[in-house]
Amino acid sequence: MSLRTHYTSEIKPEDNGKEVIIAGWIHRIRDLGGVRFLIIRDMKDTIQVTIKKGEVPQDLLEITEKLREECVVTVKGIVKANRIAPKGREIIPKEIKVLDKPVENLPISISSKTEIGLDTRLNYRVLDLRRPEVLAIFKIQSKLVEGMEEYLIEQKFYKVFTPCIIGAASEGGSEVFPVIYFNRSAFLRQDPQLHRQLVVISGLDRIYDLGPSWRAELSHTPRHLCEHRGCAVEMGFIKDEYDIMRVQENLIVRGIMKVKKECGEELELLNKKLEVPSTPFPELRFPDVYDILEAYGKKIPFGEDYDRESELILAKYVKEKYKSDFFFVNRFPFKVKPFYVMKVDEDPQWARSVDLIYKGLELSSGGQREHRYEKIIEQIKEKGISLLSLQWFTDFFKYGAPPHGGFNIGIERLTMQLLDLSNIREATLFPRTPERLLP
RNA sequence: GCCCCGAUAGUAUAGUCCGGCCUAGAAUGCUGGCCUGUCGAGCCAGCGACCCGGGUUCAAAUCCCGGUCGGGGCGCCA
Repeated sequence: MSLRTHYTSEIKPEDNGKEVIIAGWIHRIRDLGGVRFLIIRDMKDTIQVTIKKGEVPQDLLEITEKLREECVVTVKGIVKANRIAPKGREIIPKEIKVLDKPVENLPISISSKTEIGLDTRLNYRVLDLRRPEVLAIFKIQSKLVEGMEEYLIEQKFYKVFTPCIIGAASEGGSEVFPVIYFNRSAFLRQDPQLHRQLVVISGLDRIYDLGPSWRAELSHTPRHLCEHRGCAVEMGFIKDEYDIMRVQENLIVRGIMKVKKECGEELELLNKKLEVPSTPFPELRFPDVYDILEAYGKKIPFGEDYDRESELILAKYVKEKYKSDFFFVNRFPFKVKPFYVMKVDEDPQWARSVDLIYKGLELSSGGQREHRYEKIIEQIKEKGISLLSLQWFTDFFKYGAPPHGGFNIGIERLTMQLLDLSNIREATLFPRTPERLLP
């Protein structure tokens, strides 16, 4: 049994005369002397409560005299359709209960339009989230992921949970966070990658995992977090990496469609118009990438990885040529990718390794994995990694593994790019960065 | 990890280059008052700040050094 009968968004002018109870925070008070307007905010929207001297019980005038912004209240009253009220309706109160009130002034204003720096906002994140335009980001993020999950479920993927604490650093490359595991050392995963592969070769060959990953990198950029979440998909019995690219682009499309369909008000609040991207997404391939970059005056040595600037150049190229914000980059040089990627058998300098770029930012990486035991061992040796350290993983490939592949889409990055947020921390409820561990 | 930039009321800022005219300014917020249709309400009055440590100087918000924190770029990557 809830304290409220309606969320504010559910009250329409057609409800004229109906008795309702709303519950929420005092968003704003406009006191004109003889008439006092309380704007009440809940999770969904706001509504105006109008208190006119002489038209409401005397005790309401006294109660509302003492109210401040961000008091938590319930209001029981009659809905009145009124053209001059916001959204054509207001509540004439019969009873107002104060459930709680702030014990001190708020450090940041919820209702005022004064701009607040991101760092300050994150220091007071809980209050920051009370601002409807901030909350809108996370409502959208929720629907985005929901749309993606709907697609995966339709496509017969199972949702699985893989471990966050791992006994051995998985990929090399980026730094891992050590954790104390009783009397042993362990790590937080950088990626659910290897365990996902193990699930697929176990026989559960269409899975996804929504969960966190950690990177112990001192990254000071608007697009890196020490803790981020991914939608990680892995599937078996694929023909080649193109099978996973098709899943990936449909996944993105379905996420965006869901947001477009269900988050009209939130998008409006953020002043965003979404276009559902058309599929298939354009694909660029190594080594053609080198030529494209060179045409834009960027020389990358043949066989080497491209850099951040190149990423932006390629995005510009794709936007001009294909009018797309999304594109895949395929066939990366094997030397810049981890041991588990599958080489192109006929031309083993290149790998069936695929990044997805969205508005110039890497959203995911993935591709086809090497499933043949001897090849995996060969590739581990080629990378100079100790076979022993990966034996826990490689041994399972001795017993029959199907061709498989997958990818991991960064949820915060997708949200950030979708909404053109200037910092990934905006797309994270409680971001973890090298300096920030609280709240 | 490397490079560049910054830190002034609760918030967001002006002032810093060229030290003194700063008793630090306007906004917003908060407190009090006026106001019967506001919708970033309006009007009047008040409250409130130079990141920390050291140095230079007759004099430091302002110049120098160190620290902390923040912003950005690179690397790493989701």
